[in-house]
Amino acid sequence: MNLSQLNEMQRKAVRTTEGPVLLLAGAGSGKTRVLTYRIAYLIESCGVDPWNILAITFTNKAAAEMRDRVDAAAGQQAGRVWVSTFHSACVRILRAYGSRIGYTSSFSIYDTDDQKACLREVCKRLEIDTKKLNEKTILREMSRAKDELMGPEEYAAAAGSDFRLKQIAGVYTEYENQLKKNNAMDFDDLICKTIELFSREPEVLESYQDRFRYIMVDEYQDTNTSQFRLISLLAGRYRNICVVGDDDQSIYRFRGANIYNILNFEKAYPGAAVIRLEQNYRSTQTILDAANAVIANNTERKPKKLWTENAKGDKVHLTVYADGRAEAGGVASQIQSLVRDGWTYNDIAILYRTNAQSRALEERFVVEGIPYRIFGGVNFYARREIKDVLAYLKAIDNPDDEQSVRRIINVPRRGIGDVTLDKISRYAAAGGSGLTFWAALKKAREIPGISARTAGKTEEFVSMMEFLADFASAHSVRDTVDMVVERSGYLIAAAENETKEEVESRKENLNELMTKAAAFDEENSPASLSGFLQEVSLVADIDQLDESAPTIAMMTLHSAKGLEFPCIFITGMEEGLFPSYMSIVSDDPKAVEEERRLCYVGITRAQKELFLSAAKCRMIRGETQYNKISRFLKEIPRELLALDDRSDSWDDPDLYERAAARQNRLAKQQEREEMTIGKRTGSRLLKLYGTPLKEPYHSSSVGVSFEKRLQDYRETQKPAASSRVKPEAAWTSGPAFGKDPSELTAFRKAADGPGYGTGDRVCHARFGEGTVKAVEDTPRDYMVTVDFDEAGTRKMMAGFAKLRKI
DNA sequence: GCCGCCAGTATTTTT
DNA sequence: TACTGGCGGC
Repeated sequence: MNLSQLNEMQRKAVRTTEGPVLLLAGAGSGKTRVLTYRIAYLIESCGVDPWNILAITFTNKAAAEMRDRVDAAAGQQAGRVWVSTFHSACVRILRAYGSRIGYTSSFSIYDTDDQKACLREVCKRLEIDTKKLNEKTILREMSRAKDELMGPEEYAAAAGSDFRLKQIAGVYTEYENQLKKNNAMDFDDLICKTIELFSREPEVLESYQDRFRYIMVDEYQDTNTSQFRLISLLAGRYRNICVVGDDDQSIYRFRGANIYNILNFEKAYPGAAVIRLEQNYRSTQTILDAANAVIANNTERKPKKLWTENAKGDKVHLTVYADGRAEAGGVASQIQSLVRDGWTYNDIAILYRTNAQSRALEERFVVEGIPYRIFGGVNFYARREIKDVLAYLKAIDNPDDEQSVRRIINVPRRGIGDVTLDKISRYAAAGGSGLTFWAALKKAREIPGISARTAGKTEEFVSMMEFLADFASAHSVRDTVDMVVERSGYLIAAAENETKEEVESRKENLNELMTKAAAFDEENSPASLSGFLQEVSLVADIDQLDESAPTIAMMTLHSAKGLEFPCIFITGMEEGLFPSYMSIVSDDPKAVEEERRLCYVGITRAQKELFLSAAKCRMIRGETQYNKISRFLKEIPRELLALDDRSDSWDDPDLYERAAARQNRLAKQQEREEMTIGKRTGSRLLKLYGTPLKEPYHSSSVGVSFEKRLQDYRETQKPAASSRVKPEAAWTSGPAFGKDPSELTAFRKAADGPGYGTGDRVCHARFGEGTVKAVEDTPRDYMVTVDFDEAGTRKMMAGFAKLRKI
């Protein structure tokens, strides 16, 4: 096989196929390329059956990219290589063998919300006061325990006599029981239940060990203990395990990633080959120098130094703004000038520490007409209507899933409230592990304390669900989704209580879900509902990044890992924001190191141009904060930086410090005054640093009040009134609607029919022209069946469809 | 059982 | 600022 396109180290990595290999791949060093070549090399030059190769990534996106590249490099055979994320690999194994540890193949997967809901139930049952023992703490502890492969018994044993820990152990035990009863697993379970399966059923493990003779793991620095264990188990027989990672890019320790997996790989696998990829092909020399300079301040890392043969390139652009609003404006104008220079919008990405920072930028971009897309924030699958409909589907597919049944039993309102649900829940719990919530629900009439009237309602619900389950067993996933929406009356109820826009956006999202269902139907035959739900549960927003869209990309620094763009902006480089307040005040001095790695990840996303910015003050959570510039900026050698002329009074490099000192004196004085009159002083942050900048820079002086000057200043900065468009408007592109009830009248059912009848030709905004096949009279609206010329036959509510007779 | 108000709370989050 | 959950009134 021709490896001439690779450098020496890369070739070595490709050719070292046998035994354990640790590949330390710096940012932009072509690790995906190496992995792809390695797979192709194994197949072509070593005669390995692709069936025997497993490549594990963390994100679906990375898996898809790897899939494409392997397909391209290794030809027809490549399809048989198993390329997958940790979680979807486990789902696949558990679907096949989960019955051995007591799950059916249609087990539900619980996301954080489901987990929380379930936990709340458990706490209620155990009469645990969640004010004293906070839910988040419990979730964090349980997740940590699972990451470390501690079951409830081990956890209880380790708790010893500590009251809180013992309490948590009790909750953990009960939570596990509940999930088991629900035939459900949370994300952590997917990994540990697979391990449990392997240890309980050695022949299952052996069959996989035998299959996966060559295993590769990407982003190894982010694996946690259980993932490491899983991989070790799989590699147990052949020990051909190649892990690829960069300890400098470990940014998920807060979620349990265990950096020692990479730092101690050589101990776990004595004799492992260690290969370093240090040549960077991505960034300019200058950008790389900046990144190296920053990361050099960390102590806990494997020593390495990235180098490049790339051109020196432009200096790193640094701009310091007066406030967050000015920053948004400055970034916008920098983007416009990049576009004038010939870059396209999709060459550009903006990275920030917290999702909340996207707001200010967004508002500005709407005004300036800069097309943008935001990744992260609310995941598509986390949107309410999507979660609701998915809960219907889960409940249909796996009625034992109490969480999903509870979620939708009263959505839309069916007069089955919490009190009834609690009675059922208690009855089920009293009936032992054999009696699930669903089984109890079916017997509601026998439960003491539930009235005949209420029982009638639950029976109606049960029969609806049974109908839907029947329907699902005989129809495609797409049609099932359609039927669920219709039969549940979901949208009809939404239309009554919500604004036009809200309903429109819900409809749009549901259409999107149907598109995804249809795609799933096409790709899988037979397409099972369980399969669809399990796939959908493992999808994150960043997976949908569409590189071809002519928009700038906006995302958190975390989401940017693994991506690259010619032009990168990192905004909000201020102490307290980045590095975050939490990391600064943390008892763990290493917390800032994780932030620094995050900074390193951010900088190394850039290929050609890097723009860094800070604002002297910004609104955070409705409160204006004055922060110092980030220590990370100071770690970049001055000669690599070019101060942008948009900067707010930065003619002298030390000005900021001197100004800060002056402000500090003023602030302290003010603080003393305030203390004497007993007023609350500054935010916690200000106290922490003792250097509050109480006023904007060039406000010279005495006389006019700070507030007044700040206000004047804001007035001059304020863009046209139209900038105050709500961000959502950017998505829906249309005038914003208020909650004026008259706007809902459009949805009220017309008394004399929808204005068209069977056989009429009609036009729909999205689906085009079609012929009306049927008009059905339902209590709230007319249900119209239209055979569209292009889009096929669809059933819709007349009130929403807004069909025009032609 | 439902609805609305108020108070508390707020990093990052591949799955 | 913006969302969520808990609680009290109907």
